[in-house]
Amino acid sequence: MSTEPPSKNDFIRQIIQEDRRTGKRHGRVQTRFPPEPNGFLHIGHAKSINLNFGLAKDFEGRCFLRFDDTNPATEDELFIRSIQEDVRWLGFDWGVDLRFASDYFDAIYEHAEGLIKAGKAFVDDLTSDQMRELRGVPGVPGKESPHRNRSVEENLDLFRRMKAGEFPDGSRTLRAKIDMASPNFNMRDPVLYRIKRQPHPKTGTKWVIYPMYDYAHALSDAIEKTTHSICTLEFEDHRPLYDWSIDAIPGALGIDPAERPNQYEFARMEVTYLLTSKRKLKELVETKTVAGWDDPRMPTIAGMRRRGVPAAAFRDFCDRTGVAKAAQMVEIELLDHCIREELDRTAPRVMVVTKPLKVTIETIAAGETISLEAPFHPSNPDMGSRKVALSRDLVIEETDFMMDPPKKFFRLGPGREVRLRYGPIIKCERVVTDAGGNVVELVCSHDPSSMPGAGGEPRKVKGVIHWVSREHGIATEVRNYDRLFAVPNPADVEEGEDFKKNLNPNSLEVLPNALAEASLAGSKPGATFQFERLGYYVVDPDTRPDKLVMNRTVGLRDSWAKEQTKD
RNA sequence: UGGGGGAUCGUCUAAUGGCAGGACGCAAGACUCUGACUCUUGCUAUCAAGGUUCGAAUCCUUGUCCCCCAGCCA
Repeated sequence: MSTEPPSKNDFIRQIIQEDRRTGKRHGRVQTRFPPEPNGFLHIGHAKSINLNFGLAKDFEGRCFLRFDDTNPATEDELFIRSIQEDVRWLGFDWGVDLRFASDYFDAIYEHAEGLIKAGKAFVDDLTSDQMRELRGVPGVPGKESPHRNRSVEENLDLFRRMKAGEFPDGSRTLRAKIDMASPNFNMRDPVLYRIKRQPHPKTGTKWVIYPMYDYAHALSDAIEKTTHSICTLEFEDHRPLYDWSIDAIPGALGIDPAERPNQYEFARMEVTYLLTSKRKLKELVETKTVAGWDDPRMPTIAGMRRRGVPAAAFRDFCDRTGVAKAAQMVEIELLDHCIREELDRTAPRVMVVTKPLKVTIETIAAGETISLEAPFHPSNPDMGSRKVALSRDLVIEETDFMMDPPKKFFRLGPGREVRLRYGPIIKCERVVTDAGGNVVELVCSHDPSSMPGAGGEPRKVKGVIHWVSREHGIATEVRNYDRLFAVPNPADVEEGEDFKKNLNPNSLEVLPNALAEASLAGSKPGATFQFERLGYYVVDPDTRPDKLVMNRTVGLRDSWAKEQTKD
């Protein structure tokens, strides 16, 4: 990378530095990435992954991948697999530290009994509606449940019978006994356990009661000996409950007060033109607006991977946007920049004509093939080179010819000259049109002395265009992807309006008749290239032996396009 | 109208009482067998008003605006 990455000194790192300076937890740093396995990971999760695993790396600690699988109603094995794949693909390794909150269900249950014995939790018979009623509203204290003062014995008996499956779903809960008058709703006797007869991906039918997030998450952190528990801003209000859960029974679960975790919150990252709402992404998939969770237009890790975004670009983007507490709405242009910067370094250059226009070089004999040497990268000779075949019969990009070009158009027009990339200068002698007046073929001559290595007088022409020999090229389908949404903030709609009205109708352009140079034959899905003068592309898994399928990751910057919009 | 957070170029971020800096973006130019890359130059900011101080983005006071919270979701 040409520029030095900014040295990271965000507020979380400052806290850790301070903890180490004071010898807190013997300087140990342990984090975790705690996804719920109920959907695909998206770019917002990438930020958290990059932070948590990055911290572990920078401070020589550990980072656990822990699934917070406390709600089997929405969770699925499919997501457990895809999430692991995505984290690994992003370049992070949890080593032996793969965990599930469900690994701790026994310990959490025991802890809950401990809470009851300490008089800090009770079994409630209220329905959720009744509970909401008593919870109160902002500025008004809630009211205590009529069951709040049951005896320890009765609570213990009821809780054990909840576990044994004696009561129907939703009929009873275990609640913490904290403070119904707290201005913080999370502290108004929050529910700790609910009854839910739902097979669990990991524990099957062993449990009919499941712990709630706040409780299970805090205990899981403490059990794993997490040091810095990092989450997003909306959990700031939950921190008192996090602390309460860990501290309610001193010494429980072997937790050393000097080693207990602390929660820190940072701002979520939103990106313009993208959505990170799980619900909305799911809707796009279910309404078949996109082809699936890994549609290249999706802001999911899987989608962007299929789009051809390199993992290194993702990490760079997360680093560059930083970690702070003010809401982030990052411009997608920065992501595009990170992608281009990475791909400029790493992607081999090739020539592909996406919208072919037939060109005949009448000064080359039919059947003659001229082999030209073309480096794979303009500034990195280590990437080597390949031969490209030039012949009489070519295609060029439709947009590289204009019948009546404006002054600043450097490409082909009647009587104009242009250089074929890595090849000779050609001149457009005649234009062939069909009955409808459409340009169907260009007849050109070439200047043999302008051939690379021909030793002729060096001639300069302003325009250089890419091309492919028709007989040597291979059939290719090009999928030009663009932004899925047409507006910077697609989630921002009037009450009652559908966010899908913000979709970009031109987010996918399929070009089935593209022609790629022969060197692309046999390319494997995931391989990235720069199509010269066009953009960065990746081989799609839909590729078949007789047809290459290429997805556009991002276009090259295009100052000609900008010039055109000036008028 | 309760509680919890947050406000620095258009966007993201730095500064930790001592020159408001960087990146993206945008503009102009140079270079170029990619109208790419690269390079040069330029553009624009401390929410407001008071106060403390030799000196304030930073400390204090009072406002303003924005975000989150009333799931048996996470």
